[in-house]
Amino acid sequence: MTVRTRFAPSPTGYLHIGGARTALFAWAYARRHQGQFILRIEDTDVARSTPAAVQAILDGMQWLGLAHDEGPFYQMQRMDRYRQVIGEMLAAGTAYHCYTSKEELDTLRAAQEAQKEKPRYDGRWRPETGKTLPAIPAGLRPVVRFRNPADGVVAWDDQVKGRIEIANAELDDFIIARADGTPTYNFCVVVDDRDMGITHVIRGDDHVNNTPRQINLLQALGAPVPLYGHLSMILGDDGTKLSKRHGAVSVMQYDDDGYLPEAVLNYLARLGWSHGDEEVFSMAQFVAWFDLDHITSSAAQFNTEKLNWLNAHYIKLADDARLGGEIVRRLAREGVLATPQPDPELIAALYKDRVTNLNELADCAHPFYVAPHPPAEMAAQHLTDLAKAALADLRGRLAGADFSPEALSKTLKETLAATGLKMPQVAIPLRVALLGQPQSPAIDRVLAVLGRDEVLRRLDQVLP
RNA sequence: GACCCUAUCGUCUAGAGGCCUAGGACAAUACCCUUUCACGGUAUGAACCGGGGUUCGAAUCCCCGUGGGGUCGCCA
Repeated sequence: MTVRTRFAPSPTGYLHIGGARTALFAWAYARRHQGQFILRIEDTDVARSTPAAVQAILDGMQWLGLAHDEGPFYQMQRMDRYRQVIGEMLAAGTAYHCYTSKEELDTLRAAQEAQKEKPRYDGRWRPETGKTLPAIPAGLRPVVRFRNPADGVVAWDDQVKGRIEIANAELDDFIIARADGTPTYNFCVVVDDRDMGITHVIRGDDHVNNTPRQINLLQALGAPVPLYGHLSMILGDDGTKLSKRHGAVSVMQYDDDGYLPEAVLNYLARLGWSHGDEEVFSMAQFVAWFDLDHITSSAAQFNTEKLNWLNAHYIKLADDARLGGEIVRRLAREGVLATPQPDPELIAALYKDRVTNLNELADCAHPFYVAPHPPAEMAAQHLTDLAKAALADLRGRLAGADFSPEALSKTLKETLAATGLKMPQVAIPLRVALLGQPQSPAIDRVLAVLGRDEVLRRLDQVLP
């Protein structure tokens, strides 16, 4: 049997980090077993679904590199199929019309809550042998309810949580089609999972309570029941439920914030899943290792610091050309034009093992393209008369010097010898003069990347 | 409130009854490296929620309690 998994987001917002992990696991499971990964857009909530959200989900999946084998399928385009199945169920007696109005339902719910009971539909329109149904009210369009089994238990071996059993008595006859005829979530999922031949449903924890209903529905339809695996949720950095407050909840926000997709992927893979002590691995390795047995069943707290560490790691590994491109893109976003001179690739090489994210990398590159003005306080502290004298000496030597880092290093030492200063006494003022900051990578490499013309120009700015 | 899930360092986790004096990683701290700041290297501190069982033996199995989470829609 070929494994077929699916990711089925509803396009009511962006692809958030929890959804991304669900997608990653479902994708990896299919890949691991040479199966298919299907993307399905659950857009039956017409009021809240938007094309922009669909696009955001597609963009997020693409950025992460989670390619689907089939789809995307849109539930709104499958209405005829849903209506057909509803008709079949009505005919078979596994579903029935219910004329209870929303107002009546509200009253019922309120009464049950007052009694401290679990609110649920009381089955007043459920056909039963020997039972007389109420008179059909005029001018009211009925909803269609599923005739849930009255007793027994629904059980399944959850692939991550183990065996779960729910008494049918806990379940009520839920609505599968609204008064306007449109089908509801639990129904669409079941029809789709059946029609699409889904073998493993890997989804969020919040669907555990839907599972028994869906299993009952599947059985009423005479369809095979797939295997279910429910992933526990991801909590925010502060241990509370993930929400807008936490900043980067959208996957694409991580791109904006300077994260590499491979870092996010590696981080997400380790959030709730493990392979012994392995921490850093490629997606190929992840796919080869991935299994449902090693998924944690308790909620995990998101840890930005660990993500940052992974991001720094992957930036060190990334090639300079790619990083150079990121510098150009991010600088442009701030309205700064990265000219071909100095080559962004060289700047990337200079800073890649010092930064945590791509925005920092771009910040580092910034002063190479826009001559900085050191703040007065910094200038006063570092550009002393003594320092300026040394810089003047250096400027004289640099004018005719070879600009390879090796030669530059020698030139620097000549200035040291001539002025009797130590390296930091010259290098730090030089950094301030050139980059507007007292720290930088090895100064000879910085000089080499900036180039003679720019170095001389900037020195002249601070020298009298 | 009812139902369901869950509980190992601050965080992510390893752990399938003896391999556990509980391992790894992030973070923290210290030291080393250094042309500044980083990077890197080395080292250190840091946990089995509580109580009962089962067993020769429990982080691991069972029960109760407590904490955390999810769900109870004509949302998905």
